[in-house]
This record gives sequence, structure tokens and C-alpha cells, in this order.
Amino acid sequence: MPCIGQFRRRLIPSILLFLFVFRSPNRTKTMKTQIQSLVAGALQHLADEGVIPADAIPTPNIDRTRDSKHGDFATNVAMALAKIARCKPRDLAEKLVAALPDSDQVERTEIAGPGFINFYLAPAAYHQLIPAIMEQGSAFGRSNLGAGKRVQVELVSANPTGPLHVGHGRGAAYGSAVADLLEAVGYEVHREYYVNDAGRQMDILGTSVWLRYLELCDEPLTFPANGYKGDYVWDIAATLHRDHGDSYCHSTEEVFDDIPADEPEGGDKEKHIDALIHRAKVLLGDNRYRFVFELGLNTILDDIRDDLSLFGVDFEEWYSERTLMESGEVNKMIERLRKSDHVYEEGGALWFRSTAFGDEKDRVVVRDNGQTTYFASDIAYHMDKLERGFDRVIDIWGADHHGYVPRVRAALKALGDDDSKLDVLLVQFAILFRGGEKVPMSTRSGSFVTLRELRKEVGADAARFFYVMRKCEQHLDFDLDLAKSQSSDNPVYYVQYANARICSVLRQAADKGIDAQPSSGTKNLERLTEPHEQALLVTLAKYPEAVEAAATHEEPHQLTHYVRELANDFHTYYNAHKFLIEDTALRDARMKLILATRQVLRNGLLLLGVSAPESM
RNA sequence: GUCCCAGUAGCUCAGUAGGAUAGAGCGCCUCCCUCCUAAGGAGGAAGUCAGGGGUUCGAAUCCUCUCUGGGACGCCA
Repeated sequence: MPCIGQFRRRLIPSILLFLFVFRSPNRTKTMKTQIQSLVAGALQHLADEGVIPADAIPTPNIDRTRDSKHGDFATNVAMALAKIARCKPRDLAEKLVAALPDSDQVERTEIAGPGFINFYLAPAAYHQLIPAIMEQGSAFGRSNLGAGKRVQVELVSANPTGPLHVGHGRGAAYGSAVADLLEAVGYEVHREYYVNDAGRQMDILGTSVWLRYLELCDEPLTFPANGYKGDYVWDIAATLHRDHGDSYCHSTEEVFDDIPADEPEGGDKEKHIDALIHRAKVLLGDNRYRFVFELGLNTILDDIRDDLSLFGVDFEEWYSERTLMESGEVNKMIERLRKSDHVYEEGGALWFRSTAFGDEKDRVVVRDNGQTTYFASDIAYHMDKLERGFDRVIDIWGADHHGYVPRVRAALKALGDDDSKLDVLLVQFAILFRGGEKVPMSTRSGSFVTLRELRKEVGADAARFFYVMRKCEQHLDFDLDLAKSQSSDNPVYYVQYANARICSVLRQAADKGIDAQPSSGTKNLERLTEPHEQALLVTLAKYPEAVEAAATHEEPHQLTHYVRELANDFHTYYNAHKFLIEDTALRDARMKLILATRQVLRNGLLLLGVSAPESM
């Protein structure tokens, strides 16, 4: 399998997940799924009695109620099935309620409104939740929904021609959260960074490095308009100069002899830089050119790896475009298209007939100069992903690639592969605001803010959280001042503070000689009767549902909203009641409640890639 | 020009994928701070869910048209 390096293979977590899946088959049983199976049982019973047709039994839809007056859960099946059953919704609801299997979880049911069946859970159902959370610990909220299916997630995949900027940061945070969520619900996740180390842009980088090096050798020259002008290019050139002196040096006359004019001189900047690349290859020879090229590539790739790792974003694999080409996958792909008659030659180039698959225009796979296009590599890469046997393939791309999606799908269809396994999530750019003003950013002028700078300014936690607060396709206004502020207006701070506050209470308890980890059974949990406590218990119970929803919809923002809600419930509870009180039974119950709350806060934050510090 | 995404309270956004009286934070108004962290707390006002039409028991949510805003189009990578 082609790859230039396999870092941090996640074997250990996979093994743990494997064990966990086999040891805890009940973990997926959220309160919601328990209600669901009760209703399913009732439906089956009605089908057996001929009230509803046996072939029309749906998976019952169970919802949390918006209003606690309507109980904890509600189902609309009676309304949904009324027509088929030729029965009034409320009448059907009554029959359903009568057919419900007994459960110690449900205290009572009620038929309401046009035909809703409301479920009121027994207090015990919530009280059992606390020991369950404490027992499962960091596994609480995880499930086996994915059933160990293999999913490949491609994220970031920025060209290694410079440091990551804040646009890549959102893709990294979002993709990482999606991958982690999928892992949490039982998928075997393979995170992959596709390294574009073969294209023309990399040649431009290598040549840029060499030209800067020549300047360090005191060769006066005009740097090309289309070259990479960032300071990091100087740094790489300086390394080359420091380690190898003048041995890569050629005179300006030699280098620029007969090179077509650059744009500022009225020429074509593309032709200018292409000629310089060619000249570099000729003057340096294959080996020495390769050396400069690799120095640039490896320096930047190392920097990107380091950057992402500090951002809490790690990969199972860094997949090299170059090895993909060298392995012959690209040619194999072209041959397959040729055999199935999906390509044709025109104007010296080889075109893929993507219009036959709904694309608006045919696309070039081999240019008239014989070079395969980036698109060709990308088709081969996706073909390879499917050949590797993944059940699902998810691409996290910048929204500017959206025109690209139909092309890749078309190509997969043409190859006879199943493109429904592919999901492409497009991530919009984030706009930074400082002091209420947009931070100007443009790649052209090189004035983009790097991910590293952002991390330094607001910290990895705030950056990770803010990046995933909105749906991926939505524009994100990133308020730097808010992200830095230590106040409850800052959602990251607010959530982390809830965790720290609980830790603080536990420290206080320890100082007072109070047992902060009471081990007495669940009996005293019945003392948790305050509305704030009930609310907190309900929110804790929702956590597995929130993880499941966020994972299945690939929407980490749902989890950010959840942890905020949980933190809010805790803070209001904290403000309303004291925990370290004389009444030991009630105190023990409250200690257990806040311990469980801390566990769930931690689990949620960690899933989002955010730390849970014990003090602020 | 073609296509994609969005439009919900003054602002920034949720809205459990078709459900019951549309929510939160900020801002605004009223009240409160001897208390495990006041880097706060309690309450209140605030909405034609851009607009029209449709689908059905039921629509912010699905379909359709219109308006407004943002974005994408390459023998670049």
C-alpha cells in the first residue's frame, strides 16, 4: 500500500474498541432505544391481532418532549399509522398503550393532543443512570452503532507548499471531530492526509527554495511573481545554504538565460515559472534537484505534522500522491476507463467523458504534454480507497472544491465502483474577527493567518471548539476576542469552568475531610428531587443520544450545544444549592450527581478535542 | 450565464431530520450579591420562521416559484 509514512497507527485504540464492543453489548441502549423497543413490541402485538398490517410495522419514531409537561418521551406512531389501520389516531394510541410490555423504566403513559403517546419515566430510571455513568466512565456515551464497519476519513490534505492557515484549521477541527464521533459510535476509523507531493505546485516550491538559496549565495535576481514568497521559503533555503554551502549555486546569468519574461515585465508568469523549473532541473541534474525538492517538501510536511499534532489532530496514514503515481494506480485507472470507453482523445489530450454521468463538462485526465492531471490522481486515489475495502469513505474538503464532487462521483461510476459509499463534506472558510473588525486575509498577498498563529493567540481548546460550533457548510464568524476571554460569554470557558468548578468542590470536600467518592448504593439518589437536579439528570441521560445524533449526521456542532446545555444546567444548580452540607445522605447523592456530571462533561469535551482542566 | 449554500428575536445562532405553546446566548428592562470561585444570580419584554403557492391529520423543517445575501466555475494545484 503506497504511503510515505504511517504515523501513530491507532492499533491500541482499535483493540480497546474491539474488546469494548464484545464486552458491552448493552451500551447502545439509550433510554430512547428502550422506549423504542417497548413501542415496537406493542406494534408487533397489534400486528399479531390484525389491528395493523404485519408488513407495515415501521421503526417507531421516539422523540424527547420539548415540554416536561408531556413527559420524557413521546411517539407519533399512532398518528402515522392511523390511516393504514383505518382507525382514529387516539383510538389506535389507546390500543397501543394497552399492548405495551411492562417496564420498570416507565412510570406511566398518557395519550395527548392529536394522538401522541407520552412516556413518563420512573425516577429510578434516572437514578440508575448515575452508577451507569460512573461504571462506564470514559466509555459512557459510546455505542456500537457502526458495528465495527470501516470508514476512511480524508481530512486537511493541504498542499505541502506552506504552513497551514486558518482555513485548513476548520477542516482539521471539523474532520477530526467527525472522525472521533464515528469512532465513538463504533466505527473503525482510518484518518488519512492526502499529500499532494507530485504536482507542479511542488515544483514551484522546490524552485522557489532554490532561487532564495541563490540569493543567499549573493546572486542578484528578481524573484518570480508566481513563486512562493513566504518567510518559510527563506528558512528552508538558509538550511540548504548552511549545510551545503555554495554547492548548489549557479550564476544568475546561467539561470535566467533565455527565460521568457515574468508578468511584471509584460510576460506570462506561468510560462516564466515553468521555464525556471525546467532550468533548475537541467542545471542541478536529477539527484540534486530531487534533493532540494525533498528538502522543501519534508521541511513543510514536518511542520504541518507538528502543527496538527499540537492541535490534537492525528492520522493513521499520510498518503502520498507520488507513491500513488509510482505504484501505477493512475495508469491502471486510465486503462480501466479506456477499456470501458469512457475516455477519448482530443487536441492531444485525453478526456474523461464525465458529461455521460451528469457533469456539465468533460474533463482532462492526461494533458497534451503527457502529464496526468491532479484530477487523474484524485480519481485513482478514490478508486484505491474503495479497493482497500472501506465500507464508507468520507472526504472533508474546502467548500471551494464543491465543483469537484460530481466529477469524482462520475469517475467512480465510470469505473464501476459504488459511489454511494462516498460522502463529501464541504467546509466553508472561517472569517476571523478582532475588535469587531474582519481580519483581512488573502492568499495572494500572503497575509493569511496561520493555524499556528491562531493556536498561539487563542489556544488549541478554544480554536477546536469555535471551529465546530457551526454546521460545516455554514460561514463561520470566528470572534478572536471572545475565544480569548475568560468569561461565561465564552462557551469554551463556560464549559471548562463547569468541570473545574466540580473539581474545586471535590477539593473543598477533601479539605473538610468529606468522602468525595461515596460508595453507598443508589438509595440516597432518591433524595435528588430538586428541579435543578431533575433537569441535570435529564440532560445527562441525553448524552448518548447527543453523541449518536452528532455522529450519524456528521455534525459536531450538536455536541458543542449539548456540552453547553450541560454546563448551563450544572452552573444554575451550583448557584441554587450547596453540595457540602450536613445531611450526609443528600450530600452523598449530590456528590454522585456532580461526579457523573464531571464525567460526561469530560467525555463530551474530549470528543471535541478540547481539554478538561481541573482548575482555571 | 450555470450550479451550490444560506435567509428564524435588535445581534450571533439552535431547532432532536415532519410533531404539541418556535428556543439559547449577547444586548435591552426590573430585581438581587454576608453564601462550596461574583471571572455572578433571578425574572421580563422581544418573532408575519424572507415572501407566495403546494404536499397532509400536522410544515421553520419536504416540493415549487420569487426576492435577497454569500460562494464555486480552468488542459491550476
